[in-house]
Amino acid sequence: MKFQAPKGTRDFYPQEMAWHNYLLDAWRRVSVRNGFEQVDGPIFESLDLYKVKSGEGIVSELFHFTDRGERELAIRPEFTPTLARMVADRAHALPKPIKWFATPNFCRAERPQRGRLREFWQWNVDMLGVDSPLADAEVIFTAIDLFRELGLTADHVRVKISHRQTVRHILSKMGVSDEKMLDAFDLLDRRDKMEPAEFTAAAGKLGLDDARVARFEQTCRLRYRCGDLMALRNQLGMEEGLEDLEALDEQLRAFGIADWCEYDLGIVRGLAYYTGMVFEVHEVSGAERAIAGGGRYDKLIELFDGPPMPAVGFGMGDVVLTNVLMDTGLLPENVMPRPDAYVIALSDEAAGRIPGLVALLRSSGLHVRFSYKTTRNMGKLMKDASASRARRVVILGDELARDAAMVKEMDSGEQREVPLGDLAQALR
RNA sequence: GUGAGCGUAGCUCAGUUGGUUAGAGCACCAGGUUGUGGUCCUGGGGGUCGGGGGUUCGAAUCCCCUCGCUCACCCCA
Repeated sequence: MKFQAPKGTRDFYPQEMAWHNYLLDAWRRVSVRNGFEQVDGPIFESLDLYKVKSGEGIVSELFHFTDRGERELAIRPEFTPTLARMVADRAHALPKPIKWFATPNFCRAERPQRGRLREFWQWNVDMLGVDSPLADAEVIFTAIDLFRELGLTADHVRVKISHRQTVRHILSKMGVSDEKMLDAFDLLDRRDKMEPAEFTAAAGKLGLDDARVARFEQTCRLRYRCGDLMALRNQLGMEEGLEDLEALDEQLRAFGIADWCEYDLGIVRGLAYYTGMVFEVHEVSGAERAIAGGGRYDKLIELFDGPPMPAVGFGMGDVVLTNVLMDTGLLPENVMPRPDAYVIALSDEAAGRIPGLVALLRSSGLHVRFSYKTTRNMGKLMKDASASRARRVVILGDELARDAAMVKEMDSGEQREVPLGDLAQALR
C-alpha cells in the first residue's frame, strides 16, 4: 500500500457516499422547510479572516499556505467568518431576517480521535437580524427537526441549554466582579477536569467564598427541565435575573420541544464569541462528543466591520452524528439509488438488442441497468439483478419472437409478458 | 503539539521458542447445472506481513525510525 488517505481524512466509496448524501439531503430538506436558504463560500480564505474572531492562536490549528502572490491563505476551518464577511458586505441590501444554511466541509489540523477528524462536513444554520428568544427557539427547533427527520427521539439526544446573561447575573450576585467574569466562565468550563480543592482555590481568587463556591458548583451540576424554571429559582434563591432564560423557556414550549431540552448552566462554549443563549446537543449516554453546538452571537458582524446585527445559529458535524446513527441502528442499510429495471438476455441475439432497449428506457427517465456478462445462465443473471436491488427484471428470451419480454417484479416474484412497445410504461 | 495502545489480503482473523514458495472464511472475477433470485461445484486474481533501516546464516516474529489508526490531554471556532 503505497499511498493512503491523509491523516484524519476519509474516502467515500459508494456505500459511504450514499450515507453521506443521505445526511446532506436531510440537512438540506430540513433547512428548507424551516425557511432557511442555502449559501456557500470559498473553501479557502485569507488567513487574517480567521484571526479576527479567534485570535493569533488559531493559526496552529489551520492548514494554511502562501500563494504565488505572497498571500497568506487558509483552508476554511469553520463557516462563521465567511458568513460574517458575506453578511457584512451586503448587510443593508439583504432582506431581514437573514436565514441561511450551508453544508460545507472544513479542515482543522488537529489530532484525530473518535468523533473528530481533520476533514469533516458541518451543517451551519444561522439567523441574523432578529434579536428575540423566538429566533433562539426556532434555531433549536430546526436542529431538533433534523433529529426527528432521521428517526432520533428525545430518548436518544438531549439539547442542553444555558444563557450567558443568566449565568452572568448569578455569578455577579455571588460576588464576581465584571472584570473577573470571563475568568469565571473559563473556570466553569474547566471544572470537570479539576480537583475539588483546585476548583475551590481558583474560585476563591475570583471573589467567591467557600460556601458560595459549593452552591455554585451544585447549581451547575444540576439539570433543570425545560418548562420548570421553579427548580432553578429555588436552587439559586433568586427571584430576579432569570428573565432571559424564562423568555426562552416560553418559546421552547411554544414550539413544542420542551421534552428535548434541559437547562445546564455548565454549558459554556466559545468565550469571546457567544453573547446570550448557548446550547449543545449530546447523545444521552454522554459517550460521544457534542453532536451540535451553537448560540447567540450579537457582536460578531460588527467585528467584521458590518453594522450591528443580532445573530443566532449552530453547527452540526457529520462525524459524531454518523456515529450516533450507527450506534442507534438508524443509518438505513439501503440508501443507494434503486434501479427501476435490470435487463437480462438469454441468447446472443437477445443480447444484441440490449443497448437499444436500454437507451430507449433511459431516455424515458428510467434508471436501467444490465449485465455485461457473456453467460446466458438465467440463474446467474437473476442473481446479479437481485444484487443490484432492481425493482423489476426485464427478461429477453423466447418472447422476443412475439416482440415481447417477461417483466418480473422482484419484491413479489410475479411476472408477466409485456409487448416491447409498452415496456417504458410498464416499468414506470 | 504531548502521552499510551495497536498495524498480516477489501473485511474478520490464523501464523508453533525467528526457519523453506505467508494461510482460512467472507467479498471480488471467470466458468458449469441449456428459462428464474444470499444454494452447490470448479478455477482465478489479490498481501514487498503499514513503510524504511538494523541484528541474524535466516524475521511477519527481535531493536530503532517513520506513517497511519484508536484513546486521553489540548482545542472544540
